[in-house]
Amino acid sequence: MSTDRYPFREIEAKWQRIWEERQQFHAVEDASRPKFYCLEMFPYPSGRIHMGHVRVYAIGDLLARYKWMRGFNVLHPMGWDAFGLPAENAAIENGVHPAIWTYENIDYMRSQLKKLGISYDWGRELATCDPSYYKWEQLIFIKMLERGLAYRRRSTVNWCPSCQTVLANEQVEAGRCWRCDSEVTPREIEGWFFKITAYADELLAWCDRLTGWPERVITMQRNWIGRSEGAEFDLAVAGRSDLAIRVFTTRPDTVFGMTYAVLAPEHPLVDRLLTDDAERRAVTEFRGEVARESEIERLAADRPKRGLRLRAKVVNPFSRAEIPLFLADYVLMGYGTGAIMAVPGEDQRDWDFARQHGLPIIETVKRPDGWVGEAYAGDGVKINSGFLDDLSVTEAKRKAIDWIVERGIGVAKVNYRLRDWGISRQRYWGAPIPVLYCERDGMVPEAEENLPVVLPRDVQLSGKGGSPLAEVASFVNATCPTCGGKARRETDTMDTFVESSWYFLRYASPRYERGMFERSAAEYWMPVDQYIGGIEHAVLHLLYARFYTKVLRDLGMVKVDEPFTALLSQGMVIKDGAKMSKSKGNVVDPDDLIHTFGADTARLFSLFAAPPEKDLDWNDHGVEGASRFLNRVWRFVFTHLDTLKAGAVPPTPSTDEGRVFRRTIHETIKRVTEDIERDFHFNTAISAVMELVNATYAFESVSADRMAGAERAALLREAVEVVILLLGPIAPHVTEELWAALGHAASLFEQPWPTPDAGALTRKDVTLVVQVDGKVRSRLQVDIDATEEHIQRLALADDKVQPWVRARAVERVVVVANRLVNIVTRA
RNA sequence: GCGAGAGUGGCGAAAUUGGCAGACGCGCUGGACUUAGGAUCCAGUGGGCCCAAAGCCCUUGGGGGUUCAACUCCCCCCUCUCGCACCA
Repeated sequence: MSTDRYPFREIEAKWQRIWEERQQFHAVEDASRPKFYCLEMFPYPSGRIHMGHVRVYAIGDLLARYKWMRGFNVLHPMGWDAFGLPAENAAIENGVHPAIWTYENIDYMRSQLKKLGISYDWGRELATCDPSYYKWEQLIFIKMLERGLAYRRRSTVNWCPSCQTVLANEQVEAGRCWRCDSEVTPREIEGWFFKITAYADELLAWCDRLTGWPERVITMQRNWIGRSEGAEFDLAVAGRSDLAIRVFTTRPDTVFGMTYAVLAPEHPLVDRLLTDDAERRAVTEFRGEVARESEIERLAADRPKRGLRLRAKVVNPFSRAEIPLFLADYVLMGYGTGAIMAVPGEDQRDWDFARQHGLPIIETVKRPDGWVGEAYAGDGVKINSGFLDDLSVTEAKRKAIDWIVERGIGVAKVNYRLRDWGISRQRYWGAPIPVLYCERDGMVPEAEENLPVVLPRDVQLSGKGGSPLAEVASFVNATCPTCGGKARRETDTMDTFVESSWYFLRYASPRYERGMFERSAAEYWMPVDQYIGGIEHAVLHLLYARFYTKVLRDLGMVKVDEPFTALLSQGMVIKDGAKMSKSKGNVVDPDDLIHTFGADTARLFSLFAAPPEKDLDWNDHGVEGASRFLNRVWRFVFTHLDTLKAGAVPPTPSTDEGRVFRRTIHETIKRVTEDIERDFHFNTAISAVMELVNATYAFESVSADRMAGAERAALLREAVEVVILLLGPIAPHVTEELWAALGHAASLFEQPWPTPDAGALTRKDVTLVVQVDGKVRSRLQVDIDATEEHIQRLALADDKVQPWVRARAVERVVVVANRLVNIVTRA
């Protein structure tokens, strides 16, 4: 391990202290300057920060400091997503109250973030478990309740047996709990929902306009919302004028191919269709079999489909044919109407089922020539379809819907995969849902003046057996705000994703006491210009926050339609081919890293090792390399300090060497700026600075006796200052120190970002590559304004080119300005 | 199955969007300085032919194609990662 390192510990502590004393990153609304709201997803206070945090915050800080130097009024806040199950679990295990556990973790993690030297406005810090925060969430809940955007209903929900709580659909991954990985089971329960489906269309439509978002996140959201257009209509039950079965289809053009229909096993109409006890028993048994299939089993799409034929038949409204009716496990009660028309000719699932049960298959779309396969889902001409024959699929869909509507048996219909957001959690450490149940008035919201409904402190946490709040008599027994009589409080708490759906708004005025946020401040800062966080929130937090923002907009509270203009999804930090985790033993602790190498090195390596959206492969040797580079910059400044301090304003160099070096300096400015602005290519921005440092060392060693001392000193100074400025947002402590060492009194971050000097970038001549038949044979130095004919002549006459063209006929010569010449020959 | 993305040296990665493949860094090899160095500096480092150099040939998952020119565009195939998963 190296011993010769610059004194990063003193320097980092020193500048962190100075920034804090100067309140350098304190943000104030200022209409005269363009604003830039830079936000990294706030952390859950789990105990300690990990390398993934270091990576996100290094990215965010780079952008924030860069924008500062570009003259923006930057808001860069930090807070804590402080409610959640781990605090409660820790409490059960260790007997510490969740509040104490949470606040201790916050204190420790805050100190870690401060040691990283991130440019946060700590004056805006917030924690979502503070009643002064969740008070406003409760107020909005009541407003949502008034508008029917929050409602209570009994339904089958995802139950995590280990977390002992309900989960939203978005929080179930492949049938397992997103947090603890337990298998989720269905459970019929009463709970609260947010009506996110009311915004399905708008959430989807805006996907096209979120041009600053990564395509893959947009795609995931689109798929999650899952819009499908089609029709809904009734199937008459043969011989039963009192009953009809409503089905949904995206392919109304295929109704003539419907050879049977299917109900979900738990469909409410089933019981009314049964003819006798034998059939009733068969259905009960069938339902039992389906229920025993675990969620995981259900995920295997290729397993055989289970079905039970009922005695009742239905009528195909187009062909008037009586067709069989089934219960089958491949039809889900939760989507559409819980019943389908089956079209084996054009749907593979129906095809599979039809073959298993020996049902007829009618093709209603002409197959393309040479097509081999089973169900055909493609485009084509309609056949075997009565009045739809010879139409295209698209035309037939339209005509079929018209037909259905005219006869009053159905309507055109759009369905979404998106479900309403279940927000009830049967746990303690969350924001109380502000409603009461009164013996006289029923369910009533808490009065606004009684908010916040504070989470009681004294509670028994066992981790099982329902909501812990139900056991706290002083909480449960309350007064009805309407009649003043006895009422019982709701004991469910809100999903913690509710808090994170609006924290970015609270940062605009975090101490505001008269509302969720101060309108003028929110209008000034919103939307977030750059949001940065992990891909794991592609459809969780990011969808909820979009929804909540639209709700607040419709409540007249904010003006923006969308919360985040641009999104950067950074990759994971992995080591030895796997995500860092305690069980794998491949964890790098940020504390150790900062102690051994310093925050600047940790940040530099995080930004250099990979572009931000890719996974970052942690490499201890690579960290040493980053440290080595900062030392190299440090050493250059201090070994040449006298020369550098003597350097005056850079002149137009009088020598070629000087001109080339100065061009390198200014090209570096251009490259680094473009890399940051255009694509967040921080890794190549850093490599460009490394190249400039290498060039500076080289220039220093060769220029001493070849040029006037003053000119040399000026050029070296310009180079070093550019290196420091460009590196500032990446490694802020060491660069502040070097900047001061060069005699500057003001902070580096009050300097404007450098701009390339157009004069320094111009070149007199250029090196062209000369190819013969696409192979590089020579190089040519020509004047920048040389004519094409001149270049051709030079290229053909070139010594190294001659042997390749002598025996062959030159067919043509391609000249690409400033790049290359390609001589094309024929044998 | 559907959707998205990726495949380049020993490793992390670059390539101005069709124009010198492998910048920068790690690792490795050799040298310098040094009591010593795992510090620092200098040089080399895709593969092959060659004692060596000059030089030549090959090389971006595989196969075709378009083009003066392909990591980049088009078609087919293979592999991997991620997301959704019987959504009618």
